[in-house]
Amino acid sequence: MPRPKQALLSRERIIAAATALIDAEGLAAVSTRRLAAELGVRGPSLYNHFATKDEILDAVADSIAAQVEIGMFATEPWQKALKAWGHSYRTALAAHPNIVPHLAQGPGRRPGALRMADAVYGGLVREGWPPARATHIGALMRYFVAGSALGSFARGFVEDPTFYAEDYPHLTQAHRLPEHQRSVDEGAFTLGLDALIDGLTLTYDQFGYGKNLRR
Amino acid sequence: MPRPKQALLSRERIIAAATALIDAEGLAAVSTRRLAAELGVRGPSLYNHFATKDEILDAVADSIAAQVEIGMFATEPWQKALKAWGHSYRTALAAHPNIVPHLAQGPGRRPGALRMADAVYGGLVREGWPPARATHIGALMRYFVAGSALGSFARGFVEDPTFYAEDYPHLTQAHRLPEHQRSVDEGAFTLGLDALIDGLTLTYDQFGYGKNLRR
DNA sequence: TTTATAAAACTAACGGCGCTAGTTTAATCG
DNA sequence: CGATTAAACTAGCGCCGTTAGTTTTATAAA
Repeated sequence: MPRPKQALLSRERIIAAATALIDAEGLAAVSTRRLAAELGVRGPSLYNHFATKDEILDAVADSIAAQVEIGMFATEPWQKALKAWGHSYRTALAAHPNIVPHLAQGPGRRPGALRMADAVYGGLVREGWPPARATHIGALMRYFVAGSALGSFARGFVEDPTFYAEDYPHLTQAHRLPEHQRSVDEGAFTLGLDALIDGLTLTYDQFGYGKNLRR
Repeated sequence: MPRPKQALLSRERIIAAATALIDAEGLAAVSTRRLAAELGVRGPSLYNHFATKDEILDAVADSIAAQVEIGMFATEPWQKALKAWGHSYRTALAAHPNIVPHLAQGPGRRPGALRMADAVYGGLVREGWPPARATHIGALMRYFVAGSALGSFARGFVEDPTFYAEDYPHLTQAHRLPEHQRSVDEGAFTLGLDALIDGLTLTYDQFGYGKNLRR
């Protein structure tokens, strides 16, 4: 088949199909031939739209980062903004855990990830955090969110109830974690995010970072 | 070459060579042929010692998890233990960031990771944390540590000083992050870990979890 | 309107991949 | 001592990312 009258592919269609395939079968299932087959074409046709397979994964990662809400940093106090952003960020990443290792390599030149970094840093500095600390907070939030989306804690344990008894005396109930996966992972994330913000508030108040703000 | 008088390979030698290769050139550089070449043999010989390439990666991951110190949970107050463990855990993982995505899939049946989970959970419960909360704390700590080791925050930014000016008004200094990589990443991790523990201490005190302990 | 160029699909093929089967020889067990 | 197991090997399967070159269509230039 030579060039068709209506293009079969577009960057958007490729990104959507790659995202679906990554979610359904993991990063390892994404080959150019397989992805092309999902789109009804042959493998090399993808190279008319992306230079490499890695560029496709970059585009998938950025389309996910672009879905994270960041407007709250322009309007809300930093604690409220950080909490809302953290939940939005985690929701976006946890919906696509298989791409997280790729996404966590940093923003690079991807506009979605860069707009997020810009909004977070700008919002924290506006609220009185020293620039170096604002950088640290942006970093540690990415650590926490990426780590929580990377792999479910609860699903990491074996479901065989007899497996732990002998060698791991405190893990006798660990086989029950997978069946409560969502509540364990969300409970852990919420506990951690709240603790982080409480702990940062102690520092913020202790050093009086908020005392020169007009509100 | 048929069976040699002295075996050329062992599980330990393979794990060591795989770790070195992963650290030096990344997960993608590890092919059975390449790894075998580093060991002076041909690819298929590895299958006399491991059933699949994935089992090799599992063994690498567990040898790293086994290096994390966990003795403090038997002797120290939970805050001090959590802080020391967090730093030891991060040190071990950050030395091998390329294997973190594999490691963060959970302990599975790997003894090193399971001993760690057992010690952490047991220590927290002994200090009065309710079992569900102890699980959450183990989980959120893994989130934070794995996320921090997964990808350097500071190295994720482009070094070109003109790149950010136009579109990202708050990131005008971001091009300087990579040159301060270690201090930024360690500063962010320490700030976050301290904040987490401070925040958890508020909860611990508020609910009086420590009030029935004999010390 | 004609002509030139660029775009988007294709086929064929290269070297590398994980892994299996079958072979050879040495070590070990009964 | 004979039988079995272990540890290296070679050959090869089907899949991988990517490149080169082909064909046809859409678009831009003259």
